[in-house]
Amino acid sequence: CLRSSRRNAWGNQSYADLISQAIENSPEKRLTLAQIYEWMVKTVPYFRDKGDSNSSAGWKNSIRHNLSLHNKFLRVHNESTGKSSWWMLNPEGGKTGKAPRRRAVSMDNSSKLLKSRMRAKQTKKQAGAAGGGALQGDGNTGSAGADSPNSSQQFPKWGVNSSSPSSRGSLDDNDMWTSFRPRTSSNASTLSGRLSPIAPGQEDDDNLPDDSLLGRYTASSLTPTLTETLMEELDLIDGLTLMTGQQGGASPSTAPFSSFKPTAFSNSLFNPMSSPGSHASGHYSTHVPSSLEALLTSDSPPPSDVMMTQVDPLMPSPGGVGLMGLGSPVVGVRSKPNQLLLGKGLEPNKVAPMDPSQLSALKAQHAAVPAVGSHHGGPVASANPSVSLQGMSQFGAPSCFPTAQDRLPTDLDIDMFTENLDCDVDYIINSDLMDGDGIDFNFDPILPGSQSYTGPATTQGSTHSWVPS
DNA sequence: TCCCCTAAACATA
DNA sequence: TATGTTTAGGGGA
Repeated sequence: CLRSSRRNAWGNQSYADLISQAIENSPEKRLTLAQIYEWMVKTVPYFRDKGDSNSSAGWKNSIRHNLSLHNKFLRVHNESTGKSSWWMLNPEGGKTGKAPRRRAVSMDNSSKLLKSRMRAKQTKKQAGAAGGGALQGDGNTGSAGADSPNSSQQFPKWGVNSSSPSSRGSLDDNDMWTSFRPRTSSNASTLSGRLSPIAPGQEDDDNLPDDSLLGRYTASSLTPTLTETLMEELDLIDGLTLMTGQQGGASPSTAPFSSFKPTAFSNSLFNPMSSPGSHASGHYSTHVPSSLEALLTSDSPPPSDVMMTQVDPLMPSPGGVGLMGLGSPVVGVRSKPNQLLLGKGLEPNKVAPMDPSQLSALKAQHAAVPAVGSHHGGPVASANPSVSLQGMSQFGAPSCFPTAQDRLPTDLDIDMFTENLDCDVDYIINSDLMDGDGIDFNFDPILPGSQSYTGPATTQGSTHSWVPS
């Protein structure tokens, strides 16, 4: 529309559009602030001669402002680099700067809520003291921003493209997605040393990035489902060290994470390992969106889901841990449990494999139950939250609780899990979990209601069941 | 009224 | 100092 007349000195694109474009154009779909500046200077004629500190203060300030302001931008902690965070596009589509960034709800309310929250957080921070905002991002930076992963690729939805003259209108749809801002999550990275979706060191590696992204997105997609409440809760639960540990096993880098905050989400999201479809396809770009939406529309997995995603189906022990971790947060378990889990999770191999017969039985049942969430076959399926559930079930089922078997979800490759997880669970439950407050969650693999599990199969079932809400 | 730009105060690392 | 987050004010549609 306005194309003919420029809204801004550099054209009709808003800062948000330019930033989106910069990120999209980056190989990894993520850039640091400095890289964004650089892109601007190199790419946008107007800024070409404004790279110097003197003349750049204003527009750089605007860039930062836009990054923080818009949900469409996710901040991912970039520890590895030791520098500033990675900024990515929110797959979920945050909108471009619209006011209503987050919730579709009435703007007024939503905005107010947001602000109120923000303030609340701040207050806490301040109150807490100088130390810093505990609530927000990891303690680190606060804002959680990043939480989510983002890969730009998906945006097709939101049209992040700068091309659109004004991004304004469109995108609103995504409200759901954006509902929670990654912000908090930004620290997700905290998980491992490397938060960035892409391993810092590896940035070059194409592999991780993409997959990770996918995983993230996926996760993110899931997260949206979380109610704000959950989100908030999560935020509150700073201390949790979720566990991401899971991955740790998988990827060395990720393994330990000392602090993780609300970011838990982000972490999971970003975590390469988590990618659901993991690699199944070179690009998730297409997949993700659809799948995510589908997921969302159909059910939204609770935060737990996200957590779930972290678990790598392939990774036996980690998965178990991951599950535990998930449960804890939701439940309210504090960090402690998680940690414990982590430690214990490490020894997967010990577990005795399930009997073939049992497995077959499980599968049969599984088959009977419609798989909700899982689209893909084996591993991938496991990747889903559902997996986690399964994992849970597995835990219980196998050696510990024979009956549990019946309830196990089908999708998963139970085989994998069962083999690895059996004992651990038991062990964990008995020893560790008991410690946790939240342990209450229904962890019981054996829920009486046979169906309880069915759903599970998909993530949600499980999540819901134990997610406290 | 909404969206965006700009400026600036603050906070944090 | 760089990076982030918020808030506030102004202009255009």
